[in-house]
Amino acid sequence: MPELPEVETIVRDLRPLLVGRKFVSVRRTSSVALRKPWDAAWEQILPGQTVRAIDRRGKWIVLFLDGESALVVHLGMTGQFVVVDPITLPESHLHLVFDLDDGKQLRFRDTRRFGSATYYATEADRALAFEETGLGPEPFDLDPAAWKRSLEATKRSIKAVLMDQSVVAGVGNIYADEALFRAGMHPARIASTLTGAEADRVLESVQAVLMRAIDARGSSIRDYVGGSGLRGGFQEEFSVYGRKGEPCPKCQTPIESRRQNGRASHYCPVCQPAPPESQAETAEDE
DNA sequence: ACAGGATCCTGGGGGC
DNA sequence: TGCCCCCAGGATCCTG
Repeated sequence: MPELPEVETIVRDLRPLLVGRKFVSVRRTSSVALRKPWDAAWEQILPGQTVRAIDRRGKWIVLFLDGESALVVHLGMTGQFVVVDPITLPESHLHLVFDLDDGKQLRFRDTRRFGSATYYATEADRALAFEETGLGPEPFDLDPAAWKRSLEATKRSIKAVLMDQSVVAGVGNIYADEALFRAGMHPARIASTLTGAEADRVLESVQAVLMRAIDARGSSIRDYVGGSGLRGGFQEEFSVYGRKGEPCPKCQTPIESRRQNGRASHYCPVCQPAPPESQAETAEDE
């Protein structure tokens, strides 16, 4: 669920609620495994530590704690990371509860358990973890020349490259589709066939779509809520994502959907003309 | 070497 | 109403 705009919204929501707060107690409230193992020792290490800052890196949330230590959270598809009043009844699939020194409670909830929370004692450990996962530059910092080099170097589709976290961090299925629509670029175009102008246009579109989505507090399709429990609003502005069969906002042609790399790609067949290399195939979902 | 598929999970929706 | 199949915002491992 959460891509860059959702994670950014959560971080902005949590910042005034968490910075300066101290963990009073920390406990697991489920016994099922998360994507990365939770170490019970952290329940002794975290209490007493203060949240010094909170930031986002790609789709990762980083709580900077005492010294060099940090708690790094990924929300997977269905994760929620929310500050609530402790009297709020425990939700289903609640995995972690952090009691704060102001009487509030930080909760990590994740239905499908593709998310994780990991404690790193040193900055080097944390940096290594990001390095090992192959975390690339933020989309707003991405050098256009480096972006073009990434496109030239691969036979993958532009959609696959956009969603590759090592090329650009934070873009997922929704915003890849929305950005490609804005750029007038078919998702199956082979990245290395893009002209310089097309590469620029795609990067600019990614940045514009992400910024607009952040302004709208992200997209709530099902599970996503911000750090204070509020839903996002960008789902009301989708041009193509989840709109198969509905009219293209520019030309009224019905939006199409096709499976690509195991994910659905939504696009307008007129505004995003099919590349020659895929015109031969007829692999469209009806 | 690299690209794409399978896999990890649960719940909701559509079809029958 | 109920069951079964498919689908979902992600990342990683395995295979060809």
